[in-house]
Amino acid sequence: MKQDGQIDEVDRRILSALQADASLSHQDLAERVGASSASCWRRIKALEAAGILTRTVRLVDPAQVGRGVNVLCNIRMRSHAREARAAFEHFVDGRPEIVECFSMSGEWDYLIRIVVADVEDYNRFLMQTLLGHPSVAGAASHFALSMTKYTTAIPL
Amino acid sequence: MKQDGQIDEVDRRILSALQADASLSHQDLAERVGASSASCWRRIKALEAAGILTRTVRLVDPAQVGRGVNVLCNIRMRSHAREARAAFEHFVDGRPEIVECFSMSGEWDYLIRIVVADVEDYNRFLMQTLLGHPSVAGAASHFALSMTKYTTAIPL
DNA sequence: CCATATATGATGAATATTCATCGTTTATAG
DNA sequence: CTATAAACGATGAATATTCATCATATATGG
Repeated sequence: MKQDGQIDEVDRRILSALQADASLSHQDLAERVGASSASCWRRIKALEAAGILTRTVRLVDPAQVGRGVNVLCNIRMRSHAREARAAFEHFVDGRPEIVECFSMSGEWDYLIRIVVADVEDYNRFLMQTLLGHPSVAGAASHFALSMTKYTTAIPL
Repeated sequence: MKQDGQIDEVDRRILSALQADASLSHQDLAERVGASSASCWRRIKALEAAGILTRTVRLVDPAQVGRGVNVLCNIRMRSHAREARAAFEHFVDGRPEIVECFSMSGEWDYLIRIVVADVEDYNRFLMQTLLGHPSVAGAASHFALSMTKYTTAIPL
């Protein structure tokens, strides 16, 4: 990465490669992006320092650990006050089965994705956990029949 | 992991730790989960062989690379025939800006998440790319105002 | 065009990781 | 309770990674 903070073609290739497979050695990465391993290493450090390249994570197959069902749920809030929103977002943060949460434009206030074992498991979550939250006025749940694509890679 | 394929408490701790931070050394991991590094290593290999523990990926900050806007889009298909579905799913697979796709129950056929730079960028995607697909009968787009939670970690 | 700043590739030493081996402990079954 | 199978921790050698150093090459601005 150039010191002005702009990423160039080589940076882009490094980011793409590491988004796809972070277990690549610097040696292999270097060959793949057309630079020396020393240069790759320096660029990676710079991209980390700039906050562009963040965490390294290992993925787990949801179905194999009993979390094969995805539910997308639209939520309407009882109030739009700052405190109500903060309370809800804090609640979401603390619930590990909620893996994504978007604050939305339009008729619903939030869209969340929940990973559960089955319909019964979701029923429990909805009735006991989500609808029990004081900020939540209503929710519309939509079950995913299957997940046909899931990637953590941002296009570059 | 026991040879019968069940994961135990130590496996769960290993998976949780690696989902949060795959850059942990086996030494640190061993201390954290309360086992020897040799045992951790054997368990990781077994979890990989079983397909429970999958890829290692590096995450990139979307906003820093000009993909700070999330759009959730419901899609209705022109036909539900196998070929139409396969064609659409193949199309989704080839579009890097579509990062997630769920086949849905209910009134819409698919829900996709798209990462774009801005509204104009999305307009181009919608008009030229998505609505141009022969399988797509209609779409309802919803812009995320913000992403308040995003995790790749499946609860264990 | 030249002077300066910045990025590069090569090198190598210190450190960390991978993985096989071995003797010991723990779980399971008869 | 004992026999067997399985998982365990310790060890260490082969290999790979990390990161500093230095000389060279490439941009940038006056």
